[in-house]
Amino acid sequence: MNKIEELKVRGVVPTIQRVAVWDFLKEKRGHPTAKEIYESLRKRYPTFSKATVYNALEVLKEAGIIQELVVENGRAHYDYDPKPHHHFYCTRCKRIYNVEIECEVAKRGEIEGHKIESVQACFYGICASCRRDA
Amino acid sequence: MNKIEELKVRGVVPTIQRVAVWDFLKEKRGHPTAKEIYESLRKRYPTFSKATVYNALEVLKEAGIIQELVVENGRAHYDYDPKPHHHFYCTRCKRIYNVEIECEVAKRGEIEGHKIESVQACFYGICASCRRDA
DNA sequence: GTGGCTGCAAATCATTTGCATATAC
DNA sequence: GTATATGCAAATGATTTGCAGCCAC
Repeated sequence: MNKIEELKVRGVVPTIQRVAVWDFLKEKRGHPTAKEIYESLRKRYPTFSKATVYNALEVLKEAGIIQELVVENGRAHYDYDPKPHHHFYCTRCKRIYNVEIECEVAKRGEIEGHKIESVQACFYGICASCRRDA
Repeated sequence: MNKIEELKVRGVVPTIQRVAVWDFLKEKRGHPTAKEIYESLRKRYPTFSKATVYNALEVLKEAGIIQELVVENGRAHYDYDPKPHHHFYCTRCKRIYNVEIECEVAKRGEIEGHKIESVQACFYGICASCRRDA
């Protein structure tokens, strides 16, 4: 199933812009912000608007196709992979990495009486690449 | 040691405003945003300014007296307790709870070659109180 | 045709900044 | 007395909104 079909199946009208945003996240798996997505796509498609980027991100997120990350205050980052997983944010180079760990607590589905629907953990520090450069 | 002394010891000039922000976080341990702090303090002290709230939060955070939380995109929340711990964010009532769990990965100090300096995990779902009301 | 999208500009919200005045010690 | 902080207003940055025109079915 290609992207167009996949969007239709999930109830998302597959406009060129939405596919472009999704493709961009796939190509560039660096967890970009809306601004970065906008600026890159704007180069390729000069009429691409900021509002459309936000609209596409919102729609794709609501359809469970991508996810929004909460890793730094002030701006949202987006992730091509909608499955729950965790992240490492390098405070030096600002890059965000996926990390492969399991959260045992989340699997239980409950904590201190609260029903858990999702988790996001973010580790902060200096990434392997910056440690080598230091 | 009272708050004034404690701030001095930590190298923070203990202005009325900074003590008031710290006291407010202590009283109202609901992890408020800068706006909530500003609006409450403004009622008590009509000349309290927004910039001063941000300044106080920044200074207290840098001194390791409070911590800033990253739990939802768009606004920062503040926590009276500066020690690392995790949170539960209720998507219905928007309240934030502390949760008492340990992160084994963070204790190792490293993940996939990246050096960990801190972690913030946030669970999202429906809190115990909202579940009872439902 | 018509409803749903896009693109643009203006609006809104959180946070930051510049600067004159006030305060801490 | 001097360095530092406050208060106000204006600036900045991210995101949202309103709306006319466009497109797909």
